[in-house]
Amino acid sequence: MSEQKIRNMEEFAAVTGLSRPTVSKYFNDPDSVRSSTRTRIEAALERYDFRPNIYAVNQNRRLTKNIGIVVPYLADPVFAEHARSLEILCTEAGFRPILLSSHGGRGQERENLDSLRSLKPAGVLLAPLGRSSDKQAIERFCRDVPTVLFDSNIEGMGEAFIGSDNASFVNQTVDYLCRSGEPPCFFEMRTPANPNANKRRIAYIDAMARHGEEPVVISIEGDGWGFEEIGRQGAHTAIAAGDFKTNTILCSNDRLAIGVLAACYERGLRVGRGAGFALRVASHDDHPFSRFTCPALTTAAHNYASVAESSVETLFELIENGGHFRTRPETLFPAHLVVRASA
Amino acid sequence: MSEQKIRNMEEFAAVTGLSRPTVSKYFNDPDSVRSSTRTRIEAALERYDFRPNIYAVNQNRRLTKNIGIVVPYLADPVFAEHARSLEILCTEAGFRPILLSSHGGRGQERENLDSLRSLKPAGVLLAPLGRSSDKQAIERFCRDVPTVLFDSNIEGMGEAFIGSDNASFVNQTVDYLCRSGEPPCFFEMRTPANPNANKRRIAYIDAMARHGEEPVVISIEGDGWGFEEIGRQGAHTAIAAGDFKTNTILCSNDRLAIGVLAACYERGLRVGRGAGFALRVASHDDHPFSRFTCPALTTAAHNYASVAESSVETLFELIENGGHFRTRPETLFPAHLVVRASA
DNA sequence: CTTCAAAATTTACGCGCGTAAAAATTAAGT
DNA sequence: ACTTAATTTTTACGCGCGTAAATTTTGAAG
Repeated sequence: MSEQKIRNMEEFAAVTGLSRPTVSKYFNDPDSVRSSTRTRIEAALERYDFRPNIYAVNQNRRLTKNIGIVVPYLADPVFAEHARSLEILCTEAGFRPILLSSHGGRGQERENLDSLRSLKPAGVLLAPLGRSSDKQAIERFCRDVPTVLFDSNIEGMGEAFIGSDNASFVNQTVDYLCRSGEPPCFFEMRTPANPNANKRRIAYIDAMARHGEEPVVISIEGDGWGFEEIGRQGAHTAIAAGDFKTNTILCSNDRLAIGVLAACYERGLRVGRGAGFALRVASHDDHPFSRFTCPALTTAAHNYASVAESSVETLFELIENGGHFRTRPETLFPAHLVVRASA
Repeated sequence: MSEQKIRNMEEFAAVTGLSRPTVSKYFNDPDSVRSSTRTRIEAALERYDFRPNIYAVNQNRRLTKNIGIVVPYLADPVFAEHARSLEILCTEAGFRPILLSSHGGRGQERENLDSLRSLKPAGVLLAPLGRSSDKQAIERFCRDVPTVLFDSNIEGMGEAFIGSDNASFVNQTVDYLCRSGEPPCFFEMRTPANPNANKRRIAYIDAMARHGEEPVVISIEGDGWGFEEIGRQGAHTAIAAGDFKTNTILCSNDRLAIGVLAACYERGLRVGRGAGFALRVASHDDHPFSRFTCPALTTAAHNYASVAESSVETLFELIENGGHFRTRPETLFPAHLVVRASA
């Protein structure tokens, strides 16, 4: 395999019989050198497996081939899923994804942005924390680095936003629930971390109005990212207090719903549709685990693939465009309803 | 705040009235300069918020302050949890964690290692895929980069291993199940990705022997990382075939158990202990969601915090030690049993 | 006020590569 | 074969910083 250790591009160029800058050109764009040259370089690569020093390369490029991916909480499977799709798409396009989680914390999000800034990324895909984001810090960051927001929108920040159409999510679940049984009560956190939650509440109220039904919103207390536990405790309280005016609960998101299902189970309330069931529970997001809850969760599914593809494509356009768009496009993908056993 | 743009350390040194190398020393170790000097630099930092160019810094350091963290599958909440703890500990110690997921694929794991190698990290925390890892690639990597393996052990690779004591996990669940009801059947994948699974089966057989019970191992088919679905289908098949000789199922890991619970629910089998329940289901790992399954899962919990702390500490020792240990320490943490409603 | 070793600072050089400008090569058309 | 423009390769310089070696400063003891 390797005959001797190649220490740098100079030495590598020597064994190819070419000059270093020619080899450098090859690494920046293999098609920019004559095909005979390319062949010689690639033959040498087989024998010596040399790779240019990343740090030296990036020091001299104004922009690197790095793409930052920032998610608010990586231990949330929804974001793990997003991150996975985005990473793969970036890699396929020849970029190096750099995945950072804000771990639910404002300080960490700021640090992630600072850290990214000094990495001179070609672009950044940012899913902000939302309510607890440091808006000023994000705004400053977006001025310096081409940034596309995804998942949760903050008005005016970044050059574009790609996310899910919350109204579509809620309309589909509300419509389905209304036509298949009692109208739903809406179950949410009072101070949600994520701005999507507010849009979902509003969409719920609208949708109920369209159906001529009285909206019932149960807003529970709770902080942080332990949504399942928050949902569980909130459900216990709400059920005990008789807050649910109908037999149908529509949760703001699946993680809350998972907590609600746990609470129902603990109280001996059977969840499902039809005779013999005490409650129906539905939700939004199609969390990877929602297929396996007991009962399996009826939910409105993100089009994960489309959000990821569109985010990445938009970012590439943005990069080619020099980092700025004339207008700030907002692309929203509709949900598709996944009817399972819970409602 | 900032008066003018500082472009490099030279300019920053100028505004402090010091020479660049002195400032450089400060950034490498603030305590290595006189306190009056330190004060001047820090005062200037307030005004100009300058940060050394990462690429130039790392080009000239033989080793960087980067620490690679490689997990086999980040969308698995168990690894997301591990990654989160490790990242935080690395950051606290002044290192820059670089998180990479192998997405369950041999090729991606290899690429991650290649990519890390060229980042010249001070050290790497590697949780290998296991069975499908490219052993040779890992071995070569470990020769070049100080590496500590965690979670799943590959004999002889890396300078140390930190993980969980599978025997302790299984002993505790088997002991508990045997003394509280019928002895458990063991439910696993026939070709598990992870070497821990094999150790758990062996430990199960040993434990059953100690209790004077006949072991029953149900090994189901399935490939990839969709354990819940594999467990669900496998459970349906096994239940239909009457493979479970007792009313108690011990799953190799929680994700399989989640699938088993789903299958039981779909078949109308009530899971739990005591009268009126058809089956008991227990498992291992204390998956972040196992608290919220219906019923909540009885399981043996990883000591996530200790594994993370020990991994990081071991890696730091390794780094200080110049990248090699005389012997290859293997540190195993015992489980603690978490009894919930499922068994 | 000296002396002198220790600590801090500066000088000087090199790291590995990108890239503009200069030089050489190539290929097409006479 | 000869000119010429397009393409490819080479020359030459700079990026921002680490760091060894040389120099200066510091501060305590005499």
